Amino acid sequence: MFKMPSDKSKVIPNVFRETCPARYLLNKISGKWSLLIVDILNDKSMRNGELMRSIEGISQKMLTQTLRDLEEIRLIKRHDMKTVPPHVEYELTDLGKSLRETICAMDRWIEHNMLEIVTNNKTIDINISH
Amino acid sequence: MFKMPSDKSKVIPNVFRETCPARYLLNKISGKWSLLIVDILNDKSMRNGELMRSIEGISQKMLTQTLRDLEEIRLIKRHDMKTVPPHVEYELTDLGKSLRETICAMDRWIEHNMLEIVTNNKTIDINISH
DNA sequence: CCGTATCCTACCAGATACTG
DNA sequence: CAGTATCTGGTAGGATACGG
Repeated sequence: MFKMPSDKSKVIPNVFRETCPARYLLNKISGKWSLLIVDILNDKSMRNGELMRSIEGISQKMLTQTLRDLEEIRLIKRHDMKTVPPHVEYELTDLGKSLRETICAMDRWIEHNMLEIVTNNKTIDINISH
Repeated sequence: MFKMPSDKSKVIPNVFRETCPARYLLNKISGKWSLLIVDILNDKSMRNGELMRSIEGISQKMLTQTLRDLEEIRLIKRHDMKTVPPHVEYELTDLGKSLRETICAMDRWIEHNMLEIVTNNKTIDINISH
């Protein structure tokens, strides 16, 4: 459990220090599904089912769990319309939108360079979990 | 196991598809320690011990394992000087340096915004693994 | 439609000991 | 110095069933 010192200016942000809040956040954000969720949540808000269909391979459990985590660190906002049947929308906060730019840059880099990495590599075995 | 079609132009890069090589690469790169290793490997090359000391909390086992993974996807290069005692240097490939820019952008964003996220949040409990 | 609640398992990753 | 090897517990995450 991290205790924030009363004098916040004393907290030096550094992802390489394991007791730094930045490390905690990095671990949350770099989670297997977090990057994909933040990436796909564009300016539009999305519903649970939409996210399930957009992100191949994610389970309902992991989707909910990751959405809750991202909500906790204030990257997304949950809107419950309180209707029957239920209608819930998820959207990025301003903080989330700001972070999304860096995440998208990474994802697009991977997509752009994947062939160069994979096709020139004789030993690579790509395991598809199903 | 992913099989690359003979006509590479047919492979559409998309991290959201679980059978896409891009997803495989994302999972490797977004691993808990990969981001930190690529971040800290600047233009300078670094030795095993240096990396251990720079990245708090990483174990020798995870360091070696992650370095091997990153070598496999051609983001880093391993230089064994074949001396006694051993001297091994790790450095980013050009591909790695290119990716590093996007990763650093994310890490620096996290460090820059961590106080806003953590201090305004009453419910957050930061668990420091030790 | 949007979840929660269990159960269960594979593998992630720490601890420890050993080596050229 | 730069690793391997082995053991082990914890947990991420899948499968399934149920509920407002």
